[in-house]
Amino acid sequence: MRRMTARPANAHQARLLRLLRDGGPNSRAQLGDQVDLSRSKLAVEVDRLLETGLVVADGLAASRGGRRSHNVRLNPQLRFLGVDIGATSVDVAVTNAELETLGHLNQPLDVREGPVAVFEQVLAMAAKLKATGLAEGFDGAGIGVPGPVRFPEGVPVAPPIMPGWDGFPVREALSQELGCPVMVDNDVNLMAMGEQHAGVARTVADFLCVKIGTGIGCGIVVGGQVYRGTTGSAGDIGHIQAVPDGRPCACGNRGCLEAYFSGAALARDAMDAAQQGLSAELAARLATNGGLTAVDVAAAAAAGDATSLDLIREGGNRVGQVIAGLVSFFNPGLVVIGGGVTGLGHTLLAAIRTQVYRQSLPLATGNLPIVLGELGPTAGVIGAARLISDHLFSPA
Amino acid sequence: MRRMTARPANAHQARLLRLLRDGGPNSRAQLGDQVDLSRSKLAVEVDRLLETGLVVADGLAASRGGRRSHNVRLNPQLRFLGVDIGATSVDVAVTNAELETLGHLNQPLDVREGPVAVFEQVLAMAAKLKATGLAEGFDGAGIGVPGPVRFPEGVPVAPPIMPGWDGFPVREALSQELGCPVMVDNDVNLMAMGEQHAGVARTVADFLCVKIGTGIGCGIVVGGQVYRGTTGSAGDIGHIQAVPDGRPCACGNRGCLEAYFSGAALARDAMDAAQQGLSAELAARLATNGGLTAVDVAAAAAAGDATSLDLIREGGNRVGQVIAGLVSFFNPGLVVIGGGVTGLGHTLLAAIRTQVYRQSLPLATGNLPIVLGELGPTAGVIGAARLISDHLFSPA
DNA sequence: TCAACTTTCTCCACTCACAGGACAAAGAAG
DNA sequence: CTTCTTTGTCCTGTGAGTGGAGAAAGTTGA
Repeated sequence: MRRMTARPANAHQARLLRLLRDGGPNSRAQLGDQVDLSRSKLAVEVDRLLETGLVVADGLAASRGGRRSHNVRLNPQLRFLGVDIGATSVDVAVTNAELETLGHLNQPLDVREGPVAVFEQVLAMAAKLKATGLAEGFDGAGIGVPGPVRFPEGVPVAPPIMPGWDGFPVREALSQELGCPVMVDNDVNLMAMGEQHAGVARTVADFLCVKIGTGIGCGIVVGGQVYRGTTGSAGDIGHIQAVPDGRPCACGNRGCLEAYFSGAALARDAMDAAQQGLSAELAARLATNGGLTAVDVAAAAAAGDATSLDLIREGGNRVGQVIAGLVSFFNPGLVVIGGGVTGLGHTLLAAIRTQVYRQSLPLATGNLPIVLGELGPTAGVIGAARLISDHLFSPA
Repeated sequence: MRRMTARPANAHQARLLRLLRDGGPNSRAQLGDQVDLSRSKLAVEVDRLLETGLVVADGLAASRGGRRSHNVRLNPQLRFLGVDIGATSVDVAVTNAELETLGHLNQPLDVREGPVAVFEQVLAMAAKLKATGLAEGFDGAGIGVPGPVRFPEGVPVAPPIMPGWDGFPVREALSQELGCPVMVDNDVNLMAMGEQHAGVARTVADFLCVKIGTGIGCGIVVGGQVYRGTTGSAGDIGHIQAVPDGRPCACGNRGCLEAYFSGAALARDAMDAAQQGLSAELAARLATNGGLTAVDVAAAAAAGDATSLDLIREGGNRVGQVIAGLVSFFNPGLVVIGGGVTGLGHTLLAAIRTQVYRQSLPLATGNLPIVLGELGPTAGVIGAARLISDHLFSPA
């Protein structure tokens, strides 16, 4: 099947494509209400989009008291591939142009095996999704990787947890393999974009999205746009010092936030507690599973295990302390907590909220919601699809 | 004298005005090189600007190998008023449209006396500057206040150190008094804009500007634009927790950065040291002056006083620790240190640098200059002038 | 069933922004 | 004094965009 080659010819068309992406099928009249163009000009641009095939007619809408409108929508055959590579697992999803997830796969993975092995797996997953008939090819792909990225080139730079990826031309390589445009970004930024598109952050211009998984990162959105920093490492809060001269961290420093709370740190602390006989619940799980993860701690906490609850609260306090500082500094309109450890749920959230509301200035916290992400593991892949659609739906 | 009523009629004119502001007199040809318009269109817009009086002819430039160019420049009679209200002093300056300082006054002041008393003083200072013949009136004024501001309305909100100002319609009131457009912003943001316009930050898109005076604040510039946050309190880093359960702070919390280092904290620590006999140098100054300020500590340090040097280093470490966190989070391209305590100079800077370079990730610090502000006390007033000029030099 | 009103969409003529070339003015270099 | 360069102006063609007229397709009420 011939894939999308067309791109919007001007800013108007780009605007229209994004409106159709975010608002679904729409009539010319409805589009006109949102776009500040005369009806005639708008009709011309819509017709041109129809010619390119990016947009197709979508039948008649119900009357609103007059002539029924002819709806248009984004071509329903367009397909985006969203890939969210984590430290220990990978999500791959297929979406349509409205960024609805049509198919989603998750597999365990060790990112340290390097880009070649990982992409082999990712491509196999994409092929599997294609084989189900969801897609005949992809019009674009967004890729999230767990480390800083030089965004314009789509190349990871000095990623601590995946050293083999440093400088690997992810964008170029995958674009070649998939035969479509590719954009690459930090996984945390993609999660923020996902929650912005379809989650809790739909109406907020400036917000923070804290992702707590194997590590900790923070997506920063300023004026509706992801802020990536000068070298692409903005939001790297895992190695902010939480405790002066504290625990040693894998990064070589001491007292980093990640050394105190993250999926990895929590698992280790739980293991210690179990072995020291502090928690029968955890010890039992350790005996049956042969190991402990954040999921075990969540389950134990849900079962009322005091030690697990303490671990979560203590970790939440640490993260909350750092977030409190960021809130004072950044004065966001919303803080989203997401990532693997959201399974820890409201115990974690309560601890974070307590710290932030106690430590930050009233003006910054007065009207500040701190909430869990809404999309769970799909946030990343939806964000990835949004990333590439933002790119494709902008003037060529 | 009739003051400027004209405003640029479109984005092109606004662009041209800003080019003339930032680049001084220019020929049509030179402007054309920067603005991506055809010569004809550009000539039309320049002519229109000449008609409005915002721009005037400025004679012939030297030949560059062909016909000599007719320079144009911003009307040299345009005058902006820059006001930087600090906690304990106020700066008032008059600039031309190119934001060159033509006259500058500084007076002590207690901001807690409230807006009415303060504005009386500010207006008297403005009148004094006018009386010297520098200006017959003002075409616009920028006002900086030491607290958060609801920017669109120009109204301080919940300012901790100037409670009497809460909700006072600064913009409206001063606009009435001065008879010209007025914009109001946080003093720290103005300092950042000043350093951006005429100081060390001229070429950087994303940077932080830490102002250490009576308190501590941080201007945040994203993509060349000041970021103010959701409620206008972005950059309020003085009450980030530097030490868990540390010293009590005036804000009611414990361990705030400001409790450890700021002009006020430094003066108090120096006093303690002098009274405990730890420093003969400081004790002598206390005896002669009857009190100590950051200036005394700076002088003592310059004279080699070990206690003073220690105080500065210790404070620098605290600030540096917080800045290190912000650098990890924000990944700026530059960090500017400014405000009253810049007199502490390189001892302070060295301490800050040590902390940041040690604690932040290499990717974020690798190419990160940390420097003192270049403009000193004029940064604020230049920033204020820039604020109002940005407003006036945008399409009506 | 018909008239009156709404909403949606299309067509057309007119305006204006803008580009780009021709050309004039003014100086430099040989 | 000729040629080349730079700068600025004039003019015309093009295409973007507006706004009105009117057709198409419905709803509503008498």
